[in-house]
Amino acid sequence: MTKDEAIRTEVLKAARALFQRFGLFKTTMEDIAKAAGKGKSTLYYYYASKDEIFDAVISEDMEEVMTVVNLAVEKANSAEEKLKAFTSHRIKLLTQKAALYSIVFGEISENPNLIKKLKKSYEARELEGLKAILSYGIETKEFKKIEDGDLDDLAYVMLCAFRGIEMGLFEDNRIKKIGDRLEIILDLLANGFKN
Amino acid sequence: MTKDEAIRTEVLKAARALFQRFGLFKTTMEDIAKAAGKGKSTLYYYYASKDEIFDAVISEDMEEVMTVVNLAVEKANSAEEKLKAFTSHRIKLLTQKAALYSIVFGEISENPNLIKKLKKSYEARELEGLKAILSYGIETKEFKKIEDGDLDDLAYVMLCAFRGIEMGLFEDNRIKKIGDRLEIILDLLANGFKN
Amino acid sequence: MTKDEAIRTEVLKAARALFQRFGLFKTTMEDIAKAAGKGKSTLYYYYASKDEIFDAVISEDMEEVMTVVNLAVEKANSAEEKLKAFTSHRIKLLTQKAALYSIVFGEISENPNLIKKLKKSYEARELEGLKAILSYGIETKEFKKIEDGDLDDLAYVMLCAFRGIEMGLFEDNRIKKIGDRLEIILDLLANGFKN
Amino acid sequence: MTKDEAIRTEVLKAARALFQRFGLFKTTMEDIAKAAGKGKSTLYYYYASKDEIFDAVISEDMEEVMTVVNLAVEKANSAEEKLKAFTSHRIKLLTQKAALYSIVFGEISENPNLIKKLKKSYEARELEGLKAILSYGIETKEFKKIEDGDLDDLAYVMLCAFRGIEMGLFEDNRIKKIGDRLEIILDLLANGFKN
DNA sequence: CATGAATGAGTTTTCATTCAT
DNA sequence: AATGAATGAAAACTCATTCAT
Repeated sequence: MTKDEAIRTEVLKAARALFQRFGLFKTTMEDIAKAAGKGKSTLYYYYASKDEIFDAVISEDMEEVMTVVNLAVEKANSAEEKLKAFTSHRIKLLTQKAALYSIVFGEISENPNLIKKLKKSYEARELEGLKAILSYGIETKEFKKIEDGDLDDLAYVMLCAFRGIEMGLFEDNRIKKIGDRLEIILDLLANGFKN
Repeated sequence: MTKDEAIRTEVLKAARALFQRFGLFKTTMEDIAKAAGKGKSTLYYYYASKDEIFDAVISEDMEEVMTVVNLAVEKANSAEEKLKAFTSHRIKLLTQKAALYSIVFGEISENPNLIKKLKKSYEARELEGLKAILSYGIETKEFKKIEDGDLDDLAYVMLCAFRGIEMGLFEDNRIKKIGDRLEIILDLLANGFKN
Repeated sequence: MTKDEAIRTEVLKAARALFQRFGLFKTTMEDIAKAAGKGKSTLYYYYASKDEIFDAVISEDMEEVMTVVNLAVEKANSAEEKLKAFTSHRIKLLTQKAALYSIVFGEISENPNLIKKLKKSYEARELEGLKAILSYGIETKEFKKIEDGDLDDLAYVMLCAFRGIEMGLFEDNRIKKIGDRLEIILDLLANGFKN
Repeated sequence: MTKDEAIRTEVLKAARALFQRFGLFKTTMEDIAKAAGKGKSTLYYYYASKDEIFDAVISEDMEEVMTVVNLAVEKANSAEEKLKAFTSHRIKLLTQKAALYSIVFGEISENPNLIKKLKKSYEARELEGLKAILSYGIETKEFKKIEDGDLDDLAYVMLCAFRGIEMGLFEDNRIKKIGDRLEIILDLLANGFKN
């Protein structure tokens, strides 16, 4: 790693921690600079703007989550296991990389275009993954047959639901409490509530 | 309605529209004042701070949603119908009152205490409603038996999931596309994916 | 004059003095605020930006110069007298309102569009005035006949020349030295046009 | 040419292009460094400051213009021809070396002392040249007799006028339109001086 | 020789809030 | 009861310049 890259990484690390705690708006360049042990203007030597830093933080987290989740999904054998792997790994990772929460989730309705694009592209890739799992499950007859048109919507709805749940888990200290019992909940979702 | 109340209502109406479009941070007191046709400092005659205005907007929306949803739930007969009433009415209302989305959902992790409290209290009431539905369903044997300890968590997880879905629907133009087919999706969730 | 207008005038007055001495770039909002005895942010209550202040200063000066010069030109009887009135009054006024120099003249090649437009419109009006004088002189046979196509160019060249001279007079202390003998010089230049 | 000199020349070339387009203020050291294909701090190895670079650029242009113009003036036979040579060559050259315009002309009222001195010395030499032409014309009886005291002022005024015209020609696309008809215009102006 | 790295001191701008009237 | 006027504090961003290597 070049020195340049090393510093960029340091800056990102500092920024990540702050974004996680305070969000995009309430984190100032000053904050990041101090946390990184650099002068404020030094940040601008490495990144063109605050947005670009946020962008970089998110992108990094995004890639890591995608990689790990995909790997876990591949390893799983049945569709149900894949689905569980998908959700449980996402949660485990996102729990640590809560910065993602702000993009994957709310906060950013009114925000920089740059970031909106990021979100879209991330979402698209996630949807692909999820649809693949569902399709696979339908093929193997594990899952109920779903109309092709509905599959897109279902995947989207599920992704949204997962996000919502993940957000919920970040807040409070429910993470630990629920994190463990996730299995039970996933079972319920898979099998439905009805008797 | 006294004149004082009338003005407070006007201010709230203007603020609501702006919060919905631009969020808490990007909406300035200036914006609100202009939209309300008042002087900026006049706002301070009626509300102590920007936060308090946001607070008031959210509270109003909150109450309305709660009232309407609860009514619909009561009217429904079976637990499944109640659940569907809960979700579908929430979505219908929140679609119009998108300001709520920002508090019920993201954006505000880093935010004013005042608002955090609001969120908590709203959430608590929603949870009660949801748990009541689930309990009712279990009693009537419509729903599977769930451990009492798990019931809390399940309700919470479900609420989060709903929120996530609702957020997703706000974005894009998916609202219409999916809004109609919501039934199908709710069925799936109720019955599970497994064959 | 409303209080608002009074303050706007004060701000402009302070700004004008600074722009004249230090130019657009080297004059800061801080400078203007201090000179006006206001807080820096107060300026933004009255003017949206630094550019807008500069704009206002220039516009005011512009109008005044135009008005006075036009009046003097009208009063003069012969074309030659009109031409002399045009130049000598311009110089006299611009000597006091040197802020104009920066727009009428250089400094602003690379500048805000707002200001470029101002310059263009000012220039256009000046050109009209000058062309009117020349046309009048040609009609009355005072001046040599000039092709219509050339008239535009000649007026433009003359205007440029006047500007150049005006700029030159601002610098140094030549103003006084030359100002008086301006007549002689104008005579010399004018002879070229006379029949 | 030593390597050192070669690089200094490269830097100047890059800087010249930028100063011409964007002026002194809007051209940053960063810009120059990039354009020269060097590191920003490298510039400081060769030049002590931004001002010094600007200084060097102007000086070079200045010398060239002076040399060429003087040569053309010498070659011309009559005073009128000399005057025309003076103006037309200046314009031709300055058209290409527009950087000069910013010093010879406006922009720089508020500027570095270094540069003000440059301007003065350049101006002094130009004035000498112009006065020489005028004196020569008076001697040869081509031009009207002028009081010695007035000669200085006339030369100065003429120089200023030329500058103004030159500035005007740079702007717009008038250069071509007028550049050609310059003869006509010079004739008109010259008639004032001719006996 | 050359420069990557770093920054201090500024710059414009924003905005919630205050207060005299 | 209402607001015009004012602002402090902070924000993002700029840039000429320095310096260790």
